Amino acid sequence: MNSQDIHQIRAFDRFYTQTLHLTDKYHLQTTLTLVEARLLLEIGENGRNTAIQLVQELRLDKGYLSRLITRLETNGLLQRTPDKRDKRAKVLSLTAAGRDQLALINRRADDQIRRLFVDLTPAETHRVIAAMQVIEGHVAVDPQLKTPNQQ
Amino acid sequence: MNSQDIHQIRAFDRFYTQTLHLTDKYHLQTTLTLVEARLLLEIGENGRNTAIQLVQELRLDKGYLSRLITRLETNGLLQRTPDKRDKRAKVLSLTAAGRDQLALINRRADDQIRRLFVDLTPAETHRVIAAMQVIEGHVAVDPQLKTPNQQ
DNA sequence: TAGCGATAGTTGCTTTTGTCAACAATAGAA
DNA sequence: TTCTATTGTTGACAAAAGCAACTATCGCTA
Repeated sequence: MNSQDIHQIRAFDRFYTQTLHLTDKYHLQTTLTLVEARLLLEIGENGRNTAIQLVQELRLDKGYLSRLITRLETNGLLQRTPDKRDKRAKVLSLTAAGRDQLALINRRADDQIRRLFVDLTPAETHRVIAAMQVIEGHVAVDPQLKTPNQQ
Repeated sequence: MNSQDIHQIRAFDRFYTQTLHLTDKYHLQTTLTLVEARLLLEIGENGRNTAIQLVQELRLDKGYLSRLITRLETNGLLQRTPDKRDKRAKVLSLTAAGRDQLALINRRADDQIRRLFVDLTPAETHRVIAAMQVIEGHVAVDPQLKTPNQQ
């Protein structure tokens, strides 16, 4: 891999961070912070989660996460129920209000994408999607990056 | 654009944030924080900058930036020289130590990419790069997202 | 089954990052 | 010259994130 290749990849990264990088905007026009929105997303999609799973998936510090969960619970968006099998753990799930909030976030995220692609023809759009799949198909997770801050 | 398309784009965004998203790691194994590293990058690449330009490019609060600059100057990585044409402004530039630090950061960022691509054949690598260029070529900046926080 | 290291989660404390408002100095235009 | 806008600094503060110590429980093993 030559330095020209690397240069182009870094250019793409800058581009991506600036223009796409949609996850950074989930929370816009809601009362949630970005991480709270990501949390809701994760819990909502995966159904039943335990804090430690979220620590791994979202790469958050567990102390930080614990407080985030408390906040969302206080705001009535999720609930902790004791895990029958493991008395240390608590199962997290969305309340009705949490599901509403999540639905709103999803709508906004979808809208954002539509706006981003609004000027493309269907053919162009599909070329972009195909390109994304090429990238996803080839580049694997760097294990060194996977080891983060769950302590 | 149908919901299947949107789904795939959002899947790519999750993938990208998790596995690539290289910019978040610039500073690793240096004494710099992430923002400081981004500052160094920006000043280093653009040559001569003034604080207000950085406020726009990095979307930082000007008070916050002013302190960051002071810190980097204290650490001997950059210098402020008065602008001849505008006595309010100060031109920022890297010192020799700053350039060294920047070179180190660049090496680390490059290494990160090499590790990420190490299992790909040259042909695969170039397919990925080509795919990146397809995306860059088609998707334009959403002006709504460009509005930042310089007060 | 008692003991022990590992794990899930909480809490206190610190650092990093970011925000807001007030201010001084200069610029640029009326 | 005077008025408004711009550049940068400073103080005060708040939010986000990370680190370490701790409790309770788990699950293995001697």
